[in-house]
Amino acid sequence: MPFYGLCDCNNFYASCERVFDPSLEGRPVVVLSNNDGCVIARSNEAKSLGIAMGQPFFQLRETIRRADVAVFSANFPLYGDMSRRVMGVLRRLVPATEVYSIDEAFLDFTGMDDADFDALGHRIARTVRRHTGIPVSIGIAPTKTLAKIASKLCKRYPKLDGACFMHRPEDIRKVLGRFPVNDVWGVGPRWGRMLAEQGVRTAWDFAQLPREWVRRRMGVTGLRTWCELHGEACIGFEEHPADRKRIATTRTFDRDTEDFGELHRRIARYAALCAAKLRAQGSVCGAVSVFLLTNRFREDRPRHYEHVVLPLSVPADSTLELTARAVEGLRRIYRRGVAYKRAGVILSDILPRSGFQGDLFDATDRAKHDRLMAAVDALNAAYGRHRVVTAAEGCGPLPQHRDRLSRPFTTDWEGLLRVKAT
DNA sequence: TCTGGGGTCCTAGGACCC
DNA sequence: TCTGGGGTCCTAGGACCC
Repeated sequence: MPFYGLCDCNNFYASCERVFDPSLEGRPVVVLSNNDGCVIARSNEAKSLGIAMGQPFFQLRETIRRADVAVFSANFPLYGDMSRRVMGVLRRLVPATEVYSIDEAFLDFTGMDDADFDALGHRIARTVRRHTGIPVSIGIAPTKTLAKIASKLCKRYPKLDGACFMHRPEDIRKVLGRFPVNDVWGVGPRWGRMLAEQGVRTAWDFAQLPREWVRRRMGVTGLRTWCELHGEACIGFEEHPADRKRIATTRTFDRDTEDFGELHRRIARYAALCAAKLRAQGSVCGAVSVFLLTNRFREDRPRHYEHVVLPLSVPADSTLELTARAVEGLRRIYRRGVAYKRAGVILSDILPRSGFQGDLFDATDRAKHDRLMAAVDALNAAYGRHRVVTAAEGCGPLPQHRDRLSRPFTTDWEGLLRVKAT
């Protein structure tokens, strides 16, 4: 029988911070979102304190003082780099991997069909930990959905020691009977509530529902999950995930602003970030959208959502072209006297760069843009993000609260740890 | 005072065409 | 007293993921 593996990094962002400061071991750690707004990662100790995912930081000040919680502003370049290291180790240990998110990868064992999967899982977990410092949970099972459950068991039961091979039908049945249906991959809050109303509490209860009922109430997606729980693999392994169909850069600001100049710099910066992501996957886009939003938590003022989609006559990937369109969009939707709290740029109608039909008449311009962008991308890769920017972005960083940022330990020479021998 | 960001797929309904 | 029907494309909204 073929098996799927899942490697999930435990409390990933919090664990990344811990790698570079071992004094955090045993201490509650939380990582905050952009502008230090809310909690996006928690160590086990922080979870035990009742700190919730997404909880606003300002509600936690008392807990943080009382329990001596270590708090960090999100350091995404660091987490991205640590992720690449983890994925690199995995790639050396199994025939193929599918990077599913920054902290998860599915593992394909084709060709290792007679392996001792229990021992293999433990070896992978130990090796990743030793080579990167990141603790992981490995689940191995007949389907992806079951592998997810197996990996969650590792977190629940430390005795499993980081790996769980779940394959005997009687074991699977026992596990599902104690596994809350809301924690199953593919069952979100809505369906969780709907199922609870039907008296469905565990994954096993769900698997016992009639197939047709699931198909009718939860569509093909819900049915897929149901089949996967029955051990029928419906979600295949994809070693090379498809290109993104939408690329977005959106931010909530540190405060409300009416200042057109600031919005202009922000939109230009977001457009440049989107364009760089677009080129990184080797695509061009056919449309640029821009939106502005007011603070959704303010009851005392009318809400505004301004947005516009601007098609491009010829698909493009140049920061200069996309920025010009995004700024044009901003001019169209901006309303004087409205204080905005959030804005974003979204690229859509994405095509492979190699496949699209260019415009014969501006081939020269295009070649020039291509050379310029290649140079800009190379410089920013070598010397750090935003070293070369468009004039529209302005100089210096955009306003942002990040009071508790750790150092760029692995992505900048200045950030390297200094070790003193005594 | 303070409340994240970036994605995917599915489905229903309307527009449009023959 | 009658108001076709089926296919396709697009969009908005709803569900999910990390």
